[in-house]
Amino acid sequence: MANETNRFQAIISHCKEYGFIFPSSEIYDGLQAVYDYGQWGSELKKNIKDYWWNSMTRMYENIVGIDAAIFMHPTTWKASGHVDNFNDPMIDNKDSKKRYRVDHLIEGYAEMLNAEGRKQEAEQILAGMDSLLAKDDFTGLKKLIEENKIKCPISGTSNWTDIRQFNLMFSTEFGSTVSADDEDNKVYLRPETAQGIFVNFLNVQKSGRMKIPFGIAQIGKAFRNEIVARQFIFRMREFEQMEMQFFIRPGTQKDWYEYWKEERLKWHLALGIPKENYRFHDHIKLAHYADAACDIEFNFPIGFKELEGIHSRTDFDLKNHQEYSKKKMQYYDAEVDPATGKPYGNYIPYVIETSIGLDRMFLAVVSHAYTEEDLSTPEKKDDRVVLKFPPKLAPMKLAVLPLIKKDGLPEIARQIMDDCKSHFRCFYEEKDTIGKRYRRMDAIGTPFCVTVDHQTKEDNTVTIRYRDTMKQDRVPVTEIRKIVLDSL
RNA sequence: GCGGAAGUAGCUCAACUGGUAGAGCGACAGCUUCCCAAGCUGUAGGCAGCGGGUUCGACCCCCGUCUUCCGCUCCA
Repeated sequence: MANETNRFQAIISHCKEYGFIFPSSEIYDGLQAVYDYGQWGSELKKNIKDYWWNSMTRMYENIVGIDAAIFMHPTTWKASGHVDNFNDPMIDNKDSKKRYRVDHLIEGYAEMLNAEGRKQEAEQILAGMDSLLAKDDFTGLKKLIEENKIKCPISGTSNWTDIRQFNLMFSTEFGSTVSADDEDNKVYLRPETAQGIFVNFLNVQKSGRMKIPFGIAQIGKAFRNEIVARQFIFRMREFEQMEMQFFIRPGTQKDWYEYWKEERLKWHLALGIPKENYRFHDHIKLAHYADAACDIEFNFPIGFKELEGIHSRTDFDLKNHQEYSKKKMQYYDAEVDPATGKPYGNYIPYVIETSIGLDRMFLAVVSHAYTEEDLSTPEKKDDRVVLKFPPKLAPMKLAVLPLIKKDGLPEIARQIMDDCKSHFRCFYEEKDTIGKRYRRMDAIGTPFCVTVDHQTKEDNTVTIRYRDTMKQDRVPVTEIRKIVLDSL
């Protein structure tokens, strides 16, 4: 475990040192759990996005993408359950240092009263709690706790802190409002991208003439005010999700759930990362919207952790949006049901969601790629750090290096650059010894380096050096572009 | 949120346990180099996380604050 921790630290350092990830606003000491992607990090991230987007919207003919706004009508979050379900007031006992959800604490006390046969008192307290909770009256709630002398089960004291609320959602004011307290002007930064898909369900279905089953994909930022946000980019307050909501006929959710579990695992394995780094984890305790849920966990340096979630969300979201918006979120299914001989007719579709954290995927790719190699020989100590990215994800595809910077070698290298740079990301470098340049390319994960030498002037060939094996081949200049493109 | 530790050049670390900071690597410029970091020369980078206090004087003492790491808690 100590080694794994060191490895994680090394990866974090490497990410910063080589321009992948910087702490946000670092010159002002950073901002907790917020990070910026640097010059190579943003390339890698974009490549991951493209890989996901293309496989979703191209490989599946019945999936289309959208790009919904981060701001959404406040009612969205009432309908989705986020306002009520992620608003738990908390209280700490100063002696035991234990934290409780206020409702749990009071309910526990009421249960105790019930057990003692003091039913009426219990009911009275619970009723009081409910009305205070509804009003967000924290002082009132604390008073309730104090008046009933509710004690901490651990310390046995009533030495409580003030009640605090940890709202999952960030809010801000909308329009030219003066008062931040004005509920009418309050909008949230979305805590998940899914709702942007649900509220557009009808728009996409109708304008795209989509027939069930079909999916809507989206990549976008989401925001959560995590209480504890640590572990580098694994848990950030601002993060990016790649989500696909798949709309299906009610009753078929089990089959589609299994289908998407498999499809999503295949997607991961197609990157060439070995299977043993992935595992499924089924949820026992389900979220308020799901009837089945699992995670694809990845073996991060901090252990197996959630990378992607696959949830059977039932018709929870669409049904609620129908109720709150008074718009029919229904689909007319003209297909004939063999059981009845009649069309399936109108229904609110069920939904299977696949939701992967882009930043977590980034971390998975980097932590798997990160390799420290000992290259020592009896004569000389040597080692290198290399990022063994799948070529299609590598931020830089090709480095073009004149062996020395004279005798016309740079000019030839420049021609190779011109031939390739419009096809994929290339890097030109003539400074320092060739070995140093190779190692610098290893550090950012460039899969190919070609070196122009004097022989190039005679037979128009270069050496191509492969990142993972460090082996070299002699290839014609005219082949370079094809070799790189074939690997992508 | 609680407890513990840390915060010196881009990175890794030093400097009589108070008298205003050095090295290696890296970077940059040039030279040299015909294939895997550490050849030569030169240059640029730090008011020591930030703020305050004690002191004639603090990087080194005290307080606060921020950030990071470890553990716990919480959340899913």
